[in-house]
Amino acid sequence: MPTRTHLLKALEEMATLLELAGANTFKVGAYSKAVRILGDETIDIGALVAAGKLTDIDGIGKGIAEKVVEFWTTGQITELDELRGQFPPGLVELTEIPGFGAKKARAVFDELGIASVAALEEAARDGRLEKLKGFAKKTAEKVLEGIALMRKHSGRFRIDVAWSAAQPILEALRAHPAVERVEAAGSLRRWRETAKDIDFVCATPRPADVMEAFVTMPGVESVTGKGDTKASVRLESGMQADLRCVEPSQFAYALAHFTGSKEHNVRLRQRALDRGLKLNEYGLFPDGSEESLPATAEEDIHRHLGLAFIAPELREDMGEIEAAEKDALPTLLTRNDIVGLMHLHTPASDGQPSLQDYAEWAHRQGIAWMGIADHSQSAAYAGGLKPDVVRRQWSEIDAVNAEWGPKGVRLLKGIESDILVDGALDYDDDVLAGFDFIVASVHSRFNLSEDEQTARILRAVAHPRTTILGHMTGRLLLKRDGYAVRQKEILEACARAGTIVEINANPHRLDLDWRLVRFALESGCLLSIGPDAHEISGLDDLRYGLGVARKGWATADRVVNCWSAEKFLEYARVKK
DNA sequence: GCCGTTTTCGGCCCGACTGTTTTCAGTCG
Repeated sequence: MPTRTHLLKALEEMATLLELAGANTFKVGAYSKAVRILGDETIDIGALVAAGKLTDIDGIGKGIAEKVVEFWTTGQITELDELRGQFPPGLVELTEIPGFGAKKARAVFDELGIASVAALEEAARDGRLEKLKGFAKKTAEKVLEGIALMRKHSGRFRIDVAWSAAQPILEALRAHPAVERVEAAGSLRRWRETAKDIDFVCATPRPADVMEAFVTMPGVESVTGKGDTKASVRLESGMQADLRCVEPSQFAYALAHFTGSKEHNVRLRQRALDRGLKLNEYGLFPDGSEESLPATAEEDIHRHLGLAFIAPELREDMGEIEAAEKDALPTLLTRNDIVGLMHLHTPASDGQPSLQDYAEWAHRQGIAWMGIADHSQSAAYAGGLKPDVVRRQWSEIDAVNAEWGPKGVRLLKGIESDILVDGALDYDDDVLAGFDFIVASVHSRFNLSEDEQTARILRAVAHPRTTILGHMTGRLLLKRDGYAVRQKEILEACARAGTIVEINANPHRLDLDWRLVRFALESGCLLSIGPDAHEISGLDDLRYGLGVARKGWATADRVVNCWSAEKFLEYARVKK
């Protein structure tokens, strides 16, 4: 049974093999673009194949549609098999070495018969590589470095890891006397769930000074590139960081450019061309003019192009440009809209902070309500609460509320109930009835079939006492794929049942995926941002959940963290 | 390979840096 993942892999391999075969770069690009387009989980490939409507998707034409149909019905693509016949399988792997692309892979294959990373490594060591035309000693060294790097790191980092690396660099650059402005750009600023590298954009009249400071900063392991305005370093953490310096008057353009995404930029530049303008990282230039239209902020750039301001999180070429054109972008929720947090663990199960700790934190942060949700009784590994412990915790919450209520902080009595293998919740009805709210989550039996897992979760979200569906897929970013479930079907069921869908804000999870947040909203779901906190510091993960919500076009009215405690409690109560 | 109120052919976003070259190709973002 073909899956989306398998299809994308096949198309990606097509792109690489076509490149190796020397195909037109735009043809290669068309396949890469198709991979990106079809990676959108809200596109129902099976349905479009059945209806013969794949070409309705912008960017999918007759040629690629045929390949998709063939793969979906037979599990293979004839042309892909033919291409595979032309090159040994190891050649594709060579193109994954940083700095080593299809052209070089083809050259070493044609000239030296090399078709594996191991063989390439050997040739780089024994001097054969540097004898090739267009190659030399430096290239051989780069190859060895690239191979070592590829082996050491999978190449992507979680967003929290990336931000932790970026923060001290940002602070150091901000403190530099020659720096007027500096921001982290790229996937960090767009709040993607992972990042390949860290991009900084800096406004300075003295780029050489700033770049020198950048490449000699603590934590820099090696300098991989340094020109007049751009420097790249490898950090000890293994991440690459790039700094680009521009004139202060160019800063907004550079920031927009390096924030991306690449696909969003392509669309903006095309839009500029359509209007007789040329857009690059230095400015927006009327035909034949050397002088850019002025922009002190990105808002100005968007306005010059006839667009409403597009927040960085939305710049993925997923409809934001069309919406900005019609001034129909949503008013995204912000940190200031958030008055409540839920899905918090205490020492009663596997958390660190006490009820008192949570109340104090909320008071300090101006948060009005905190929803406690320890693990339920089946979660023995996490110290799940037996019914008598649940009742004791309720009394403790009453006591904390008596103290903190007058100061404007209220704790809610919740639970993170395991979804049992048959889809039932983890307590008898009389215990369930006593909770203010219930987060239902899967913590066991990840390997059920897609049908079984989906049915299990569908039953749980339909339960009248389930307030929130916790981390829908159980994925751990860069570590473990989510369990097999039909997410759209579950989201539609949540919308029907009025079950709120959690955006788990833990940066290891960020589950619901941002690409599905929009589908959830369009289906009519409400959302909650759950820090899933086990320590006080875990509450700061709110920022990542907020990023996911904003990336999914969420507005404050649809995210229950922005509701008063009374409104949230009433919603949970009526649902019962 | 995709696309089209100029177009069914001929375009397709743009620039920095590196390494190998005496003027440019490859890679990357």
